[in-house]
Amino acid sequence: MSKRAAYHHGDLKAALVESALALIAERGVAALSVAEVARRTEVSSGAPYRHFPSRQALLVAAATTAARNLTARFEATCPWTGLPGSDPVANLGASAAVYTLFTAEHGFGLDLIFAAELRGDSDEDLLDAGRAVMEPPLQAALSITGGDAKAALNLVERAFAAAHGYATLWRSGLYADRQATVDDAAADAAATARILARAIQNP
Amino acid sequence: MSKRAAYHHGDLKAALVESALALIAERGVAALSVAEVARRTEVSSGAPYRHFPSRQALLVAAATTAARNLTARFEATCPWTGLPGSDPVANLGASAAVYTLFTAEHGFGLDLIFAAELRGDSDEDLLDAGRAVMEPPLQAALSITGGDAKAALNLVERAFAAAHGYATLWRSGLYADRQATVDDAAADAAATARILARAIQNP
DNA sequence: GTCTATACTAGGATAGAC
DNA sequence: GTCTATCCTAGTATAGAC
Repeated sequence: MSKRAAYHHGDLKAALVESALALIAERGVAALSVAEVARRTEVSSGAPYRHFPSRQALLVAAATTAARNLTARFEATCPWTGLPGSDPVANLGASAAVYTLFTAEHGFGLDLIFAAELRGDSDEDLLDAGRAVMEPPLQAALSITGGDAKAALNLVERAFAAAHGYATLWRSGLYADRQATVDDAAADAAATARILARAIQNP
Repeated sequence: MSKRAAYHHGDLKAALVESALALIAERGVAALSVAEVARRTEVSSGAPYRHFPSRQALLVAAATTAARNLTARFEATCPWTGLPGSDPVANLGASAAVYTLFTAEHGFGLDLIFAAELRGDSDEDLLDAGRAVMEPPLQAALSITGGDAKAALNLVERAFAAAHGYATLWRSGLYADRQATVDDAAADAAATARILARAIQNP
């Protein structure tokens, strides 16, 4: 029996999201096409529309899944922030490294998760995932600023702007001359985050 | 006489590049299309191909023009780096702010100017423009590191990764909740650059 | 040097068969 | 719930008229 005839998905919807994430990782958000996703999932070009009404809806689903993965990675990275003996500066640095790796590999990060165009649909799942995602690094930042919420938000913004920049510039090939790997970019992002954190502690 | 019949460009090529930059600024690099550029320049869809053999060539020309503009803006921002009495930390901060403004407004920055896909064509103009663009901030960084070239490159990378991140995250609408303007993002980028510079001076 | 016209490709989305 | 077939839109690029 042929490949396609054999294809009985228990969960085509999830498989489509996986293919979409892989396609975005390879070619970027702009290159996401429902037709190509269908091809990679080995279903017909019309099949995805039974699960997603539009390309946009598929993109929202992919961003939501990715946001949840990112949250999980953050939680795994700094699970003990706030407990005595933990090092919040190290945790924030580790979060920045995680974010750079995530964004460089996925081809998107907070830019898509919080993109106005996607959130405008009042998509509750993505809104919830977006709300949750920055909690772990914010907790680390709050430890660093001694509970000052405004300063903590500022620190997180700084650290993650830098981490986002490293990821996107690495992805564009800017550091390719130096044969820098994505891990080098992540290490640089972590070092930058630690410098920024220490500057807040000792103004 | 009709609009189009009246259109006699002294320099259609330059006008096409201008339209391309405006289109990218509005809708992003991915949305650049020769057809739309022709429409905006009020020429036929075939006309651009007399000046650019492909969409890619038009993109290279736009990136080259933008790179030269950015260099000029850098030079205007910190013209006195190295002279006695100048403040290289302030100059680096100002460069970061300029870069954030430039990138947020144009929809691209170093990512496109140094993009491997565009430079692969051995396009000499773009290569030259790319080589020149980072010179002013590098001079400021060299003043800060006391002539240590490696540390200066590192500092510039850090400062501009952060500036790039602020620009792209601002462009994605991430800070829209807070009603932050692009000038706020640029000010944040400058502050971050100054913190990173001071951390190098007092390790 | 620009215009019109056209060949070709690709994707978004829908309808109806099974 | 998936497939096939189709419509429509949009873009890249070329050819030949003027």
